[in-house]
Amino acid sequence: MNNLLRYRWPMNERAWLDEQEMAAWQGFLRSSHRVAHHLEQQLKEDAQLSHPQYELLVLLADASAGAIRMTELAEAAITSKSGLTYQVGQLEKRGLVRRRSCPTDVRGVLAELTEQGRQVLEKAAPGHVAAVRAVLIDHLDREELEVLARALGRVAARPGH
Amino acid sequence: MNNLLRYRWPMNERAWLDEQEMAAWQGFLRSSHRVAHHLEQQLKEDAQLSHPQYELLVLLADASAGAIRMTELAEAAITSKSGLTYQVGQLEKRGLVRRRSCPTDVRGVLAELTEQGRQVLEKAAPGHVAAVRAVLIDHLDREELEVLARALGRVAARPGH
DNA sequence: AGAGGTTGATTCGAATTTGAACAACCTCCT
DNA sequence: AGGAGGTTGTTCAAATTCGAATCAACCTCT
Repeated sequence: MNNLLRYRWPMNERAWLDEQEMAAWQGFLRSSHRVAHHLEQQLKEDAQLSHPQYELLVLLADASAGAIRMTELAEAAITSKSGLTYQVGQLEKRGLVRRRSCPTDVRGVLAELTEQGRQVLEKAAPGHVAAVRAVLIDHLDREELEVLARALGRVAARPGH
Repeated sequence: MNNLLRYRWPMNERAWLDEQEMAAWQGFLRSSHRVAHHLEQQLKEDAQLSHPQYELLVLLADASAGAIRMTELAEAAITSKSGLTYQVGQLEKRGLVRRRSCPTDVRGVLAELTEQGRQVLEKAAPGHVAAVRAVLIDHLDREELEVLARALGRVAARPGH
């Protein structure tokens, strides 16, 4: 991965984080918590949605075919399959999402946005974007945005697992 | 990411995120999930600790006075007060943490690490650090580390709230 | 002293998350 | 055709989270 770093810092030093590494790690950890908390509050307040629920609506809205298989949805969101079953159930209760059976696989279930779900999402989106700006984007300049996109994109990509 | 929604609000650019902003946001969000999940697994596997529990042990170990008030601990960790009560209860059950009453305030409760708690933390720490490296630090070069530390430190700082 | 407001920590109930277990099904290989 | 082996989505119990309510103790001000 980073051979230069590995070379310059002997193995026993790698058991800890130097000052810069620690600062990056702490910043990452705390900013994650802060952002998550802020978005959770804003969405609950303004749209009666949890962040996981909002993300599900977005994924469904983006679905090119108009509907997605549950498993695919669970992977795109970050939750477990059972967690998805629960949340889709919640959204279905509120009429924002509909389940259909899959034509090609009797076991399969397709989830799709209802018209009402689309409306709720469209109404919630601007406030959500504003919250993302307020808590994250607006604190970063262009160079930082570029580095974050590149570096964290790499971290988010799944080389393993 | 969401072409439908982007298309619907092209007028006010601040109502949506441009490509770079979106890339940074998505990277941030997904890497957060990925890192959280990885650490949760590793700690559970290697030390039978959740990440919140590990963080509590670290905070207690760092406490200069050897003990911290519950409220102070709740603010330093990211959980609510009731969440802290629960987790300290769990750690106390396992003998890793002890509660003492506060000398200066009868209502107050001080939490401190037990000897066993210190040992568990010391045994768990190297594996945790390795996991942090594996999932985050090793994917970043020095310049990125520096930018992350600066930028995310700013985001994590609490100008409001 | 003591009324009124604040703070510290816990308890409680509701909501959510997870992994394991499960039944039904699909795929592929022979 | 016959399975072996993997997949799909749900259900279940257990663990965790949060906020509101609670209750005692504290502080301030007169």
